[in-house]
Amino acid sequence: MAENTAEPGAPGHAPRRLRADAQRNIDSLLEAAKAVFGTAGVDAPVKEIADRAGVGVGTLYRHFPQRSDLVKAVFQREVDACADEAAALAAAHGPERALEKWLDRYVEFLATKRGLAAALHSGDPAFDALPGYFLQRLGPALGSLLDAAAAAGAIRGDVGAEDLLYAVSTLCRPVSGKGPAYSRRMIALLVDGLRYGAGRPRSASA
Amino acid sequence: MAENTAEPGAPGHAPRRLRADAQRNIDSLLEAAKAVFGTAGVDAPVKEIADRAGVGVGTLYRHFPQRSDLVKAVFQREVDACADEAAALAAAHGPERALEKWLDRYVEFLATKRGLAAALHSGDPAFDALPGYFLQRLGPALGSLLDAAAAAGAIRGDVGAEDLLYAVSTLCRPVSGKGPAYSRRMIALLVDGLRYGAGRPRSASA
DNA sequence: TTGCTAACCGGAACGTCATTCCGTATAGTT
DNA sequence: AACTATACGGAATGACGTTCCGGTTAGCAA
Repeated sequence: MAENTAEPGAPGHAPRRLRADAQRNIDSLLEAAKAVFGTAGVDAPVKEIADRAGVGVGTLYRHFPQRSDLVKAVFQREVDACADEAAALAAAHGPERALEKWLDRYVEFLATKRGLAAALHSGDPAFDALPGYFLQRLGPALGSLLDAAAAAGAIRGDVGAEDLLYAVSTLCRPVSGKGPAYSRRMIALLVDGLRYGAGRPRSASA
Repeated sequence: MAENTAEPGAPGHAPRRLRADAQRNIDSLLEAAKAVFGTAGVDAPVKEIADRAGVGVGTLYRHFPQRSDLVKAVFQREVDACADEAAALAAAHGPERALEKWLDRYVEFLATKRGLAAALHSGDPAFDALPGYFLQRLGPALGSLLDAAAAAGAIRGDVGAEDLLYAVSTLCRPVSGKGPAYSRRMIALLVDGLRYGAGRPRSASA
């Protein structure tokens, strides 16, 4: 197995500084992969991704030795982007509006990764760590928004971030017949539910 | 598209009577496919299935023009087997014991199709009809067992078959860390819950 | 600026697999 | 026993994932 390959998705210290063109290609590949996965699903030909990124397949495989590495990297990158947006939204809007907007963003994220979801639950051990990453990254992001909104008295304080993440993702899974409009309606309902007990910071009433 | 091909899995009138060797091969293929899917997953090479069935790949493709046709057929055959067992168990045991045994059987079915589940939710339109088939076949099967047990006063009467099917399948989905023992414990709990209100045929109490 | 070299690049080459095609064999019938 | 619609097997085809290697270049030192 390749050990010294840059591990994208876990931003931090690189083993050795990456050459500029290599970094550029990695970025192109991730962007291309995101687009192709969204259009043609996670099973799209690797060649297509390489072509779209403007590199050869050799380059692709240098950076992502296995197909699953690319999938993982794209997933993590999108999780990161979604999580990071929480702070940005919190800075740009009031607590309630920020929460609303972030949930929209989260729904969009879920829609994008529709294809990925199947891969995640396919039992391939390569993806075992991803659900954990998902929660670890998105949980605190949503948690801080919830806390802020609760502190501002806009929503109740007794709903956990992970529960809400899970509930929304469940509601976004399209059942036969229901379209995305259904999902949006149900999620709006959920958010109104949050508002219902606004001001009561702790203790769930019966 | 092939129109006149025999459509396995929907037992009924055949367009024209199948030649005996053909029927034999179809059976061998389904049995082989079940075994291989269970061992190596739904993505196992088609050749492996053909070999195990003792036929050439040409024969396999004659009867199942697409890979997904084979997957569908195996799935439906297992659903049928599971559903049919309900009547047999009802005839051989008392209502309560029959229900218990059938739920065991259902759990076993769920375990077998672990690999299939991923395929089902992969978004491939070839599998769109399967969840419906699942409910349509298993719903009434479990429903009759529930009715009989409720009528005998062994369990409460206010739990729907589809709800129970769904709940059990959810509990069988292994979360990280929990083993199958966890599933069995939770399902036992569920069944005890059924017993709890035994004798009260209608109306859910608060 | 020039020269050097480790790191990187592209795409041909290889192996695996799903799917198709067609000459041969045979079940069922007359 | 002969006939023919039907079915069989496996070679051939084409698409992909993955590996390999000769040529290129970024980054650094003199």
